[in-house]
Amino acid sequence: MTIEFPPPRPQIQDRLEAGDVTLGRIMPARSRRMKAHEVLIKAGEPHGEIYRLTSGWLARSRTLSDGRQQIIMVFLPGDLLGLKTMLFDRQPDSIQCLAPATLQILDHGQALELARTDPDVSLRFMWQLAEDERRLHNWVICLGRGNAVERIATLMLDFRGRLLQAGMAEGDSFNLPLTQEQLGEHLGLTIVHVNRILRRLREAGILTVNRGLVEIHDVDALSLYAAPMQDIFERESKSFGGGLSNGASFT
Amino acid sequence: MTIEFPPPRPQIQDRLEAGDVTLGRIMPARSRRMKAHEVLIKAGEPHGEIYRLTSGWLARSRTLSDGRQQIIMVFLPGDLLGLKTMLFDRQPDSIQCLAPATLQILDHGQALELARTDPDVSLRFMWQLAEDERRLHNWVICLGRGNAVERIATLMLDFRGRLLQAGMAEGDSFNLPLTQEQLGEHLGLTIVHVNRILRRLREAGILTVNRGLVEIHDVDALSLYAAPMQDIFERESKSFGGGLSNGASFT
DNA sequence: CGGGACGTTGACCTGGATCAAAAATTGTGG
DNA sequence: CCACAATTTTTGATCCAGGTCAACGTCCCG
Repeated sequence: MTIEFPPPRPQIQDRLEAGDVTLGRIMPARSRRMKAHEVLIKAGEPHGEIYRLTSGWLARSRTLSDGRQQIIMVFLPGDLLGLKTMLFDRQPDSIQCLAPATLQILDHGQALELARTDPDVSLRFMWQLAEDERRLHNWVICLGRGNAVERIATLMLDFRGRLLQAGMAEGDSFNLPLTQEQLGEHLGLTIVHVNRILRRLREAGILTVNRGLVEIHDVDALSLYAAPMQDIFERESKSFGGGLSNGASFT
Repeated sequence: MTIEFPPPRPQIQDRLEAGDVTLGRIMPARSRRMKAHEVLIKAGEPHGEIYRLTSGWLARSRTLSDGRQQIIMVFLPGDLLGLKTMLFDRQPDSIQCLAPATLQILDHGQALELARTDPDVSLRFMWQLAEDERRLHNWVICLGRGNAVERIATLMLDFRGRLLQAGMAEGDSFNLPLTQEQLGEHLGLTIVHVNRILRRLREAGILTVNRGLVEIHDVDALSLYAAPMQDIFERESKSFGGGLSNGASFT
């Protein structure tokens, strides 16, 4: 599992990896497997653990009083969950499994102790909080300003980037365990409209989605749609090369 | 300045206030005044300080490559800014002044030291990070699922709630230093449409906005519009009374 | 009193929603 | 392995919330 962080502080990268290695040594002591649709955390219910996702897909989502649903954030392997609730247990969102997942578990108490004694772990925790916030900022932009195509392009490239990181994608195709309805719930669009945009992208030879397999046939064209949503760092990192493991990185 | 946090851990409230008092004792040593339109942090530029907003309005916003703008979050007195960048300096958003503001400044170094030695301050920092995240979650929901009226109602009630907290609103009216264009940039709407919705609300006798003065004439009606966007805790706290200082609390 | 924000309004257009129904796929139990 | 049910995808027809374009009113400030 590699973790990436923008250039300005190169030494941080090593420490993050070190922190992650430590977690990877300790946390397997307790783990859990989940099947799709299972719920890890119910809205409103406290929990006293943090989780490290090692395989599969999870989503933080909220159900409105009138039934509307919004997927706020999607978690992929390598992500840590539940950090925020180390401090404040109640939280109004639920976390559910999108695709069969494995996660490792650590009590809040132990996690706090670990963070206190191991600065690399502590840094790893902080980084996750910052990364979550970065993703949320990006997503607010995307929902507030992007049209349907921009949103979908952005999301697909984000998934691609993160899955490449996690070693779960090769080249330009990856497995996407979200139904089009769930995509819509994340994108703020209707299932019908998601479907239509996907058709347009397919007909343009840019991207196909078939039985959960996403194949990006024209990364550049897709990136062009996503471009306006990219932040300045993504933009400049794009400009000076990037090659393989570049790609957007948010959700 | 009072800080509020949901019930489950009553003792936390006191510690947060204690942390805030400490900051309020130390931070005035360095401060800065800003006029509207001034920029505190330019997108992409690092800074080595955290800020405590004591009066006025600030906004975190991003300008897209094609000129579109999105206001990601609005800061009101009592908020701490720049915590995230204690760890990671570069950030793609800029922070600008919406209404004449006063803020206190503390070096990252001193802040970290303070956090290390004073657990209440540390808690206050963590709380701010969590609070920011909560607001972002709520805002994602609002943008992803809410229509124009719901968004505006939600935002107005949020402002009202936070301003009451900060002692900057009395009863049901407050000063709103955002132009309708800026409102649109935050709400993901056009200036024209913002204007029309405000007219509708005015004609319905629910809310008027005149020269920066927002007057909510019918809080209940407005709350009804905002209701679906409210999270479960806001919902239940609404149900058992609330009276004065209730109200939504996000942006 | 003139110019530049900002607010307001109308006419019109369109991206995406809604409604409805068929096709394709996936899952299930026998 | 098949038959059947449930879920998911796809498509068409139609509608409407919100965007676009354009003009005019209003306020503010030098």
